[in-house]
Amino acid sequence: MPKKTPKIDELNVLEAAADMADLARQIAHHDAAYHQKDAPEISDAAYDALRNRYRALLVAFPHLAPVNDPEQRVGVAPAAGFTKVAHVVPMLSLANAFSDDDVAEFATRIRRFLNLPENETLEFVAEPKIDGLSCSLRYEQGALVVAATRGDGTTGENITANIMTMKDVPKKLTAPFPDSVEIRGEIYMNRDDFIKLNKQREASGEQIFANPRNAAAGSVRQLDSTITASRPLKFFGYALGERVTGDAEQQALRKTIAHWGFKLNEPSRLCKTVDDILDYYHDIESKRHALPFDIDGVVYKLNRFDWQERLGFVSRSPRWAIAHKFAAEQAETKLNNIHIQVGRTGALTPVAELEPVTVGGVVVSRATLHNEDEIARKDIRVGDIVRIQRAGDVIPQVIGVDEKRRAKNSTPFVMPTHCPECGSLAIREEGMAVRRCTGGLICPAQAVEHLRHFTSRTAFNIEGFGEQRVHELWQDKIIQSPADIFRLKNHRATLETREGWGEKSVEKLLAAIEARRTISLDRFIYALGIRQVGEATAKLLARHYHSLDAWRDAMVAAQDTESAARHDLESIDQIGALMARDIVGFFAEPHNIQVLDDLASELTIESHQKPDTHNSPLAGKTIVFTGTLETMSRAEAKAKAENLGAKVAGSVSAKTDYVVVGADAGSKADKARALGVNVLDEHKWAALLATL
DNA sequence: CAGCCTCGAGTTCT
DNA sequence: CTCGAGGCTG
Repeated sequence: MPKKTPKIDELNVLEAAADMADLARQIAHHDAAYHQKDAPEISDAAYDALRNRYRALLVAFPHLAPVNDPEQRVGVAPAAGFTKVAHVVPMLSLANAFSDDDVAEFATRIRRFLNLPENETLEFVAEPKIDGLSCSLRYEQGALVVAATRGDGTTGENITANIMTMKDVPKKLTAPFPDSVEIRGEIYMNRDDFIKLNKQREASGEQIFANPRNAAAGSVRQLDSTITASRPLKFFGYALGERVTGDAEQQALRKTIAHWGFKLNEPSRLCKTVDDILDYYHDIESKRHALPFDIDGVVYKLNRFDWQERLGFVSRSPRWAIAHKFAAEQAETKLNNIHIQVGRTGALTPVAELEPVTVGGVVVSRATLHNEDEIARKDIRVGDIVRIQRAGDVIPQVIGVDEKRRAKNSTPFVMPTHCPECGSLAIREEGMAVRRCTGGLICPAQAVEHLRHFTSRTAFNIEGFGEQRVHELWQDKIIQSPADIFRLKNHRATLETREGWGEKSVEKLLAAIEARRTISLDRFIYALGIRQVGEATAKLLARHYHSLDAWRDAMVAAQDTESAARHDLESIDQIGALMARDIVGFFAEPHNIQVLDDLASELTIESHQKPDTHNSPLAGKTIVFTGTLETMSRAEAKAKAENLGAKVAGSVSAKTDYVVVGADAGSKADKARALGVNVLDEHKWAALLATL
């Protein structure tokens, strides 16, 4: 709670952002106390004061509205679905180790990175890795205010109402506790409870859950929290969202978390050597089935926090922790056939058709074989008995073949040289792993997959346009090119008479199509399905060219390899010569330009919004990033800064306004300090962005 | 030029 | 989730 309230016009941007985020959190907390628990903690007048100050700040700094903007929230409990929660610090995943060697290497890497002498002991806290779902719990003044799922790591779902029903989750922490703390942990279900639950469901004719993990996940995502309350969910805490305690070690933090009122994941052990670690691993592995819950491995975390901080993160996972996985459950089955699938780009993908077999609680009947090299490497033949597992316990994978049980007359698999769908030649380019059909849109598979990509969730997101319908309409020549989708309303009468299509479903489909007649430029570019242009690249192009016309003109001009337009395209960060070739190549085909113009005549394509830099704190400023950023990639940081109207430069000079310093920053940070340039650490930078 | 990181494109099953 | 490929960094 703010001790004193500074005048709004005296606040700088960072202070205002922090103030607003804080107020939003407090308001959310009191909303919950009032509406959900019928136990208001402050007077109405005090509550109104919070809201008034928040509104005043919002007027002064509209661009700083936090994600959980109370002014945007209608009521407390969402009517349908869950609201989103942005994680202040992303919830990352762990790197995996599959062998003893991987673990030894993990320890060596840490030693090398920290430059430790041989005789220095590395302590690790080892814990079982329970197969559940991770969850973040935010406590303000010791009271639980928000619970969120991991989601994609950056944004999760608000499941507070459901979590409030769980016995293992304290609603109040046992003092002493920090003003604000985020505890992260795992929600799971014991095996016995899972079996009992399934028996009940079976008796009442409900669908049974495949495994405890699914049962826990399904229970947490209930819209009616009385259902969640009836499920035997458990929770243990294992980490904090950010460091707020004085604990210097993981082991001590475990004690603190337990003191606050949480259960811990046990059995754990403090290990001092790699041999200790492996000993623990093998011990747990042998006890695995005696534990009350399912685990898929164990986790090792470096004990000392100061070393954790120095190590930081690579990509999306910490360098100071690793998950040592148990061997995935495997099964043997017969490979009945190898089917060739043709994708949207013409890629021929061999897929194994398997005699159905249960692996890890799921019946598997197909598995990708990736490409012909992969098949040759493993010498996989039709009729073989193959061993399969589910990679990361999800995607089925053929590990190998039992050659002793192979039929004498079996022959190696030969990849077809022609497309199985259209008969066109299928070519493997020099140095490439995939073979592609050259039929283009003549190939029915490519044509249909192309349209499917166009309507997919991440492109035009037209609901009710699945593979079946797209294929049907394409085959009957009602839809041949993407623009035909938007002329489908002219076929209403014909559609309604089709088998399997009622008046209602046609109505729904047409409405879904109309809802997408207006689309953002980046989605539009992505939907075109240009080779190598995915969501990220489409965004880059939209941001660079702003409007469809500007982009179209530039690409037409870029047909000449030496043109300025071509150089302009290649000057975009992340776009090199090869990608430029594919993008410009798309426009070399008159048919593609026709399709594009035809679409443009049916649609409203929103130009890329030049960021409203009018109010932005970073407008016209020059920013330099240095060191390893942990919460976002460099490209992401750059994009965000540019969206706020900033210029991102590569080196520090007197003209630089801000330097954002990540881990292991070198000379740039020193130079910035020497020049007296504003230096922001990553935390401040992220806190600012989190509120925008 | 190697080693990285990120992106795209493919995939399974509920 | 995994693989391969393209682009950037040092």
